Amino acid sequence: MSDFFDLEEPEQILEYASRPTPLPEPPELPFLSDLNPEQKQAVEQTEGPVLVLSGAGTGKTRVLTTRIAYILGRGLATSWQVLAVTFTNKASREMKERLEKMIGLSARNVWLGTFHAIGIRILSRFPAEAGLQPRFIVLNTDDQERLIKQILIDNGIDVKKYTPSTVLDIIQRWKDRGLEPEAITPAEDSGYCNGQVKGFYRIYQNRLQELNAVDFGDLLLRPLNLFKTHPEILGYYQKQFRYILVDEYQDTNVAQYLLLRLLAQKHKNICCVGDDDQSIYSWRGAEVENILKFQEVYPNALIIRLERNYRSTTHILGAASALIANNTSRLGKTLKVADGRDGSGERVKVRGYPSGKQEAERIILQVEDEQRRGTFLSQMAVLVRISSQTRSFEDECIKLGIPYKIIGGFKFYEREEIRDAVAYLRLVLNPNDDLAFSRIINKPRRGIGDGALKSITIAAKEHHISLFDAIAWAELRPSVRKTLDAFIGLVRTWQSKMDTYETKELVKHILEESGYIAMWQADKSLEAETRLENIKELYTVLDDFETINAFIEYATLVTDADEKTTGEQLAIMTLHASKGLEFETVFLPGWEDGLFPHQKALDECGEQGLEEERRLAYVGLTRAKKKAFISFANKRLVYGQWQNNIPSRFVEELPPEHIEECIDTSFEYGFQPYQKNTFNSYQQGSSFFDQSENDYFKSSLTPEDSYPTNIRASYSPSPSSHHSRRIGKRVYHETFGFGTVIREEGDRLEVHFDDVGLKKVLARFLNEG
DNA sequence: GGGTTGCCCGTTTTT
DNA sequence: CGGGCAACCC
Repeated sequence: MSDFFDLEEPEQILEYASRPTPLPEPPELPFLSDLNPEQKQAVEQTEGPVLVLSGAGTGKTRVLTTRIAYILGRGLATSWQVLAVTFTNKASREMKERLEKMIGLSARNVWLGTFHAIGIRILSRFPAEAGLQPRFIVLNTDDQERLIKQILIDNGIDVKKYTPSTVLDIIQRWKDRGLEPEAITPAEDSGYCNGQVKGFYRIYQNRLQELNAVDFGDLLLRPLNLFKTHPEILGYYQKQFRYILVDEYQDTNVAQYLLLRLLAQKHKNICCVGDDDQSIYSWRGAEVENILKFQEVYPNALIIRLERNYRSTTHILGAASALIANNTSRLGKTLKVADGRDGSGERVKVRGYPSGKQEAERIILQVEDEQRRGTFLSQMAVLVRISSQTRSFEDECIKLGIPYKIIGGFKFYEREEIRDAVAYLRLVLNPNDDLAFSRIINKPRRGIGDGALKSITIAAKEHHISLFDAIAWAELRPSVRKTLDAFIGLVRTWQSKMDTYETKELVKHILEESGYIAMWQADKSLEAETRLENIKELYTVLDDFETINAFIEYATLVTDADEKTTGEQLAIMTLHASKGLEFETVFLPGWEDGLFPHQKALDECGEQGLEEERRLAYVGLTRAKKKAFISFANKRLVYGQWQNNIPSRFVEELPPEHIEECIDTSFEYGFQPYQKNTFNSYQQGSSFFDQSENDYFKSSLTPEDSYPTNIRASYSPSPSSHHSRRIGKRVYHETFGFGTVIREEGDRLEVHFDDVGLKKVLARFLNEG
């Protein structure tokens, strides 16, 4: 029996040294005075299970952080006895920062992190008991897919017909529900690939075990099993966590629910904060039921509703509330403008446009207008349903020279070059990391093809050793052997430098000596240039890490490299990515049936799918503090083909008293006449299609304090726009003046302007200077 | 082993 | 329309 119970956690020792003396009675705790009665109750009701139903903009993060501060301030627990779980790294970082501001450094001892980070922490403490070796690997999505693909191919599956990502998805959904391969019933496994997925799941788990690896799902499943097989370890944590707090409870999956339930069993002081109306992640395993059934699971749970909204105006709240009221499966809340706030404001603008292109044009013009009226660009956002929609807005921004930022999309740590660099590091740290090995063995090209790799794999299987060690045993052509021996030598050299070199220096050496840098340098494409820049960026990031291990763990778990909110940029992102954010002005384009609600959601999930889409609309609308623009287009280019759409059914669900529309009644669509009853005739008899764009918008959208009417005409196309090499050229731009071309990406150029600095512009708006 | 062409398919995405 | 990938050719 291990003696871990006697071990004091390091933070525990620290804690006693810095433990604050319990503060006097509540009124004197400074941070409580700013709370409204419900928030205060949510903070002070520390004992027993509490569910805080927290509507959009009602101050839930504040409640969570204050609650922790309160618990610690009253001396109800010491900081390491508090567990606070969030969903994203971003959320946990924010919470940590806010908490530190409130209570100082002891905030660092709170168990605050994402479910997965907590999972790693537990598994790292008891690896053997959890069936792992110390320093196990956490796979990223990429590794997982390659593993699954190999398994499918080995089993003679046509990976075109049954894609690895779908199989992986099914397995992950099982893991989300806390199900191991044994627990999958044949009925549940009949949906795909002739009921063979369960088998693949088992093989996959065995492969992970062999590799001493876990995937994201295992970071929850393994702790669950650990607690099942080692009740004493469960008891240890149950005892430790006197208070448990959970953020975004509506997003928890079954595995997370089970984990929480186990951990909370002893003290039962669990406080979950969430909003069922903002549950938008069912497609990746989130279980709204968790929040809906809270009271059944924790019988004497207290439910507190936070309904005072500190974010939006009356009209925005009215529109959002009416919309979400169409959902049937919800606990029900009514958001109201918080007391003492100015609830007035403009109605939600609803706009119809002839085409998706014009919609984008008008919205970006409106952005410019709002900007001139004093709204900061960083306080505006375009929220789209699917990521491909971002493209047209991006183009318009480039056209008008508006700085923008696509949020989401390709994340730093998901980029090929960063993953490659991480793979090199993993291999140096642990040459037996077969996945890292196979990722980079021929990157840069070393002449190691399928043939060589196959014979190494065979040797590895035969001797039960890793690929790296199997090189010595494999049958290889002399030239290949020579290359590989040299490679082994390199890895050994890097390993010998591990202790003496700084992490950053080591990585530099590895990437240079391996020829990886040279590989991209040899590639003359613009893309390669970006990749090299990213590698430089990686060096900078590495300064923050003391050990390689710490870095690798971070790079695996943190997929959203700190979204730097640098400077004045318009945010463009999907509705999903917007959750938790807020802006003065929000644009919600593409409200068309089929796109939003998305056809696939309707087809695959029926009424439930529709309700989730509606929640998504609700999330989008409630991001807005002052102004919201909803729009739809009659036709848009989808996959290179024109598609006709009718306005989203969500548009009809918006109450007339909260919106201001600019759509004609005789809006027609193909053969189906579209009659919108709530719309008052704006220009009787004329068709939406027939109307010329300018007439149509003059009275509504075109800014009164007129901007040059035809912005695009004020630019003159450059005769030199077809030259391929433009970097370094002096250019002239109508608005920005003279500048020098820094980078080019197709016809988009990054130009450093003498007066206004870096901007992205389209080549055709430049003249040679 | 590496480069090229031509076909297929196409929500949302965190850890 | 455009990215990813597999078959195909050198």
